[in-house]
Amino acid sequence: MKKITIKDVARESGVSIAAVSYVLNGKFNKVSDETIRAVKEAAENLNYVPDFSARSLVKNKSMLIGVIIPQTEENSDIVIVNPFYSDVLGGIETKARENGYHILLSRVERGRGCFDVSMQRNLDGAIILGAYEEDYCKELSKVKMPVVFLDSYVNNENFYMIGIDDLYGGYIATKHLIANGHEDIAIVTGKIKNHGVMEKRFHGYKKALEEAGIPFRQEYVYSGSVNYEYGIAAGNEIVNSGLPVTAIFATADIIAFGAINSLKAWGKQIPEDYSIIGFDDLSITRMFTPPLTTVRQDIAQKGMVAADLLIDILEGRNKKGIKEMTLSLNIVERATVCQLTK
Amino acid sequence: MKKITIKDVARESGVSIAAVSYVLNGKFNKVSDETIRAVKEAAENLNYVPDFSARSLVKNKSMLIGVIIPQTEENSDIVIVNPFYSDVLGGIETKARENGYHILLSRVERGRGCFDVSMQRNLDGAIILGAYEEDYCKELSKVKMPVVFLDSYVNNENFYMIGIDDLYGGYIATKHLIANGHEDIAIVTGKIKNHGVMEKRFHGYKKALEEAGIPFRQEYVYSGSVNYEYGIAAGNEIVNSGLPVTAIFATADIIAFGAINSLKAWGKQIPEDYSIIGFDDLSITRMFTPPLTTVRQDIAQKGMVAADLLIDILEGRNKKGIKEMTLSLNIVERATVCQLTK
DNA sequence: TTGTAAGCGTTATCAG
DNA sequence: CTGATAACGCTTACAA
Repeated sequence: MKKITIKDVARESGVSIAAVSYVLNGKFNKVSDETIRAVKEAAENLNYVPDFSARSLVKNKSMLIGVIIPQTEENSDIVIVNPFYSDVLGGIETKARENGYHILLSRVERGRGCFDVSMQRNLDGAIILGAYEEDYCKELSKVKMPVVFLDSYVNNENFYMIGIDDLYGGYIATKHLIANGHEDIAIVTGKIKNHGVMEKRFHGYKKALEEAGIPFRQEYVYSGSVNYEYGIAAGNEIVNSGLPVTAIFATADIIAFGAINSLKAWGKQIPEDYSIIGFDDLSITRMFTPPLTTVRQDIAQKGMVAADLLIDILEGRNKKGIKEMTLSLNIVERATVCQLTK
Repeated sequence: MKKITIKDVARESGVSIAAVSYVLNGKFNKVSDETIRAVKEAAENLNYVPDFSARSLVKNKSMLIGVIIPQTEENSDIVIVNPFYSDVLGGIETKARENGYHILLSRVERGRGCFDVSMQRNLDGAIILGAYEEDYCKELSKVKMPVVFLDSYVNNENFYMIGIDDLYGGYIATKHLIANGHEDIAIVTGKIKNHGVMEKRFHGYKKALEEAGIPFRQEYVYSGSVNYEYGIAAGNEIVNSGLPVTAIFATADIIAFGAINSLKAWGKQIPEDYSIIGFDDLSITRMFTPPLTTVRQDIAQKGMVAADLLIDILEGRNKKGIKEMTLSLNIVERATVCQLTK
């Protein structure tokens, strides 16, 4: 069965290919009602489906949005382990589909990856998930397409950003612990990079401490990777450190899960022995025991907002010239933080 | 900055565009070493990146693989809630990237969805995740591209299948419970459709029962959706049923999580009051408490195998003419099943 | 209102 | 070995 083209539709409906194109593109002011009807009928009958490659070639618009998951050292796993990605991906896909765009999913290593894929595919735009790296920006600024960064603090005129107030998040998390009487609060976090999300949350932690007059102790900082395994490792370290830690701020739920499980494995009670607060409120958090107290951000919502913004830009609807959006955050109290009793 | 085309490279290197194309496509037998060098250098200098749309147009090959997540009633969530999808997606993406393909992610409702996207984008092939529907097959058989189904029992010559032996899985799961002395075994499962995965697991359950001489009881069948919420609902029902259930076979881990949590909420002990075995061994299972005994399948592996098979077909490497692959299954014993003591 | 024809960036055919 | 040139399917001036 050979491909049905616009030509076939033209022949079938007895008009020129130009007329067909007009009808198919809704340029109704250029054609008669009669033509419209005929073309529509023929297209329907023949099961005509436009070829996006051809369209992309001439219009230089692909209706494709790249979703790029940077491949970092900490994130080199075969599977997209962090459920954060699937939550956000769902949000992006939903909005893209609603607007007739498709999603091109691609993990890329540092280097030319981003640039190449965007050029090859004539991507209309891209959304980059977390894990900001200087390299990505440099290569991406050579591309003319709009790029929305999620959870990255990039200092670049060409880019858009969707994020949360990470400093504030770290701040309220820590404050919540302090309000419950804790002073020996460890922080377990991913690698603290300059201008990174983790750094902001860390600063929030320090700020809350300072404000409460609690001295910051470097020994209370556990910094590794944003994954379950590191949470476990950190939990072990804390137990064996001999430090009088009573509470832990995990800068990601997934780390909190690891920490809690390792603590439990040492026979510790949560929250009696250690109060713990996480960050993200992943969709799988509701399945976890004990119910995790955490700083909630609406992750799927974040994906939707990112896609909406990108599409608005693409369609020239970003009238307000938004370059940056910050989504709200709130603490959801469940069962892993309790009042410190001495 | 305007687009660098093959023409620019030709001009820069002082040869014809045809020669450039030859070099870029590795047809070295048609050009001199001198030309090769010149072209490569020019391409490098100009940062030339081939345009896949143009290539796709003439070669009728897009280097795009569609990953289709059917949108069913039970699966209509905004987010791709079932972590199963992200696990498998990671596997697919890995293999695709290794082979120079990109992934087009698309959820589709019943109807023309699949067909349209595959035609529009000139997809080279597609992988369809679970949730078999008669509709999909019908529309897809009109497309000439190879399609690999994951976890679907399709009876159609044109398609390929990657799956597991679901009947066997249901069988060993139930047998494991029986071996631990249980006879009053409930099954909590997604909707049991003809030729569906859930039906097979259900048959496995019945077979194990029969083999052990335990009468099948319809009251022990809880059938709903494959999600956490249904697990909770079923757990509640079981507790309130007054039935002497001592063990539960949940046909998906995610259901098991819900069931366990609702059971715990009723003050029940797992596994003392209820032994539970799941199915899948999701990557998040290791984070769950208590550690879930389950029928393990390697989900990321499944994604990789599917992508490998599809790509082999696309590149004419499926010499053995494989149409169907069944991956292995095994029980991993953790802590949610115990010997029944009366 | 309609149709003709010139591209869009590639590849592939076929003479030189 | 090399280079015009005709496709591929579509959009869009421009003419009719």
